[in-house]
Amino acid sequence: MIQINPTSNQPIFEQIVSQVKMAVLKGYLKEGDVLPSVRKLALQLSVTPGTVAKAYSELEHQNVIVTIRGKGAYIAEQPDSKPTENQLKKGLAAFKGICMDLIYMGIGREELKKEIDEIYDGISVRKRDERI
Amino acid sequence: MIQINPTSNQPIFEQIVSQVKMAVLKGYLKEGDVLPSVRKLALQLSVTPGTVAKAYSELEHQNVIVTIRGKGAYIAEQPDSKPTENQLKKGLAAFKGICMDLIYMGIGREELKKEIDEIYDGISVRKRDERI
Amino acid sequence: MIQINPTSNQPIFEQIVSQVKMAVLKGYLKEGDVLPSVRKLALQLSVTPGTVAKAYSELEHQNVIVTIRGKGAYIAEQPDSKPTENQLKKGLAAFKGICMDLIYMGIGREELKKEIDEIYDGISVRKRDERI
Amino acid sequence: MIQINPTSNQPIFEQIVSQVKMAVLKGYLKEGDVLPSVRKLALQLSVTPGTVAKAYSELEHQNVIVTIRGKGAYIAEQPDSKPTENQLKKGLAAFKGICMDLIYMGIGREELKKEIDEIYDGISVRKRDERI
DNA sequence: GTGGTCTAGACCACG
DNA sequence: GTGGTCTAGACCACT
Repeated sequence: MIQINPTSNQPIFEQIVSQVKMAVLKGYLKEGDVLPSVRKLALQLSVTPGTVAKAYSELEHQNVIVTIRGKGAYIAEQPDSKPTENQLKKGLAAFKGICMDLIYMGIGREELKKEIDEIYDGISVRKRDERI
Repeated sequence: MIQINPTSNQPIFEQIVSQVKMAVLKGYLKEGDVLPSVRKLALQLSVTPGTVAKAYSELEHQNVIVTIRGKGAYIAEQPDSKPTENQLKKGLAAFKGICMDLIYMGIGREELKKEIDEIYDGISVRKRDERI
Repeated sequence: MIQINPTSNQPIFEQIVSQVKMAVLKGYLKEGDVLPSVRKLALQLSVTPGTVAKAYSELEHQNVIVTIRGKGAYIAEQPDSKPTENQLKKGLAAFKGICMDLIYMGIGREELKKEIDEIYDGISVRKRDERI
Repeated sequence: MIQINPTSNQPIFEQIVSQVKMAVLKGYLKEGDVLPSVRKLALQLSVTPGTVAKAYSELEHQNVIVTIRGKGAYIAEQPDSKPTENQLKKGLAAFKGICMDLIYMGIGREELKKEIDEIYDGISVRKRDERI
């Protein structure tokens, strides 16, 4: 299910992290579901096990999964996420940055909003859709 | 009035690139305006000239500025940029990625759109706002 | 088999860029082939790694190679390149300039054309030979 | 008559050199014709006198003009040019390089030859057109 | 191991 | 004065 692009400037382990989180958001993975083993996923993606391990470690750090020694990695109970003030700030800064770049390339306001709609429409979540 | 954050994970030279592009978009810098010299900006930001030079070089690659040996760097005539298919694809992929992350942190659809509006409203440029 | 001439007025990093592009045109390097690592090539050419890195970076800008962090640099899929209007104009201007110089030295029209034939005949690529 | 492009990567003084040589080749300037004074040309081109002086110095070095102290610069008697073996080699190398670049951009063999024809057709010279 | 970034210097060509 | 190139190192993140 997971697909990576080794030529992206985004690190591979981050791509894995993103895709797992996306799968959760889209409802493909639910609490308690088991992830493929590090070795299996590494083989499947043609990357070294270390890379996958790093991704899983990061996912555990972000409370997306829990790993149980000798058993595997499972989707964790999804907390009503409490983004660190800091994380959110960094995230928004990055968001603004990439937006600026896209605008500089000539992308229009509505075009950008359409992208956002598409992303949200692909999500099945019980994540609060509004927060204001 | 460029400011950098040396502790950011974003490379310094990219921060400079972003800020110059932003300044152009916001109308603070117009065609023909001269940028501070490599050495002066380096001193001001407390980085080595090489770092600033790299940023300027990247800006020239992106047709944001033109540099004239022995004279300085100037804001270029802004072409009605024709982003490479490739660049645009990468840009949108990055956009989706960061959006996913923000959504995972709990950011709402309207909140994200509001951010976009704010960004666009801060821009003074006759960049085409619509393109569909 | 890259060779540089440190006494040339052409920058070293540009010599590397040219030679890699030439190798691709001649078919010595094909899509997916791996380039020597920055450090190895630097050692081999007796230059600093930074110089080679700059060359590779430029090659990536020109879509000749793709670099994968932590892995290496590979010959990219060669797009049926669509040179920027700008690039092409600059290129042709440079071409005219050097031609003028050669003519001033006494080179004949047919001699110049013979050179071009020789260059093209040394190329193995399915680059479109005609375009008018 | 002379026009320069300050944003070119070709140094301005070289542009002047090239254009004077071109004017000679095209017959616009003949043996004995006087060139504008350094100051006058500098003013006309909006460059510093030093730049023009450097160009004239280079032109004298190449036996294109002779400068007479207190009188001015004149087109020299055009010798049946004896290009240094070295100069010619460098020139041809540069030629090949720029050709490679153009080919890499997708320029066709005939297109290139057409360019050469156009250049030669613009020339009025009694320079030997063949030399083989 | 890989490439990417950065420092602290140097020298050069250009204007 | 300007930018461009290069050296000789260092540290970092990624695979």
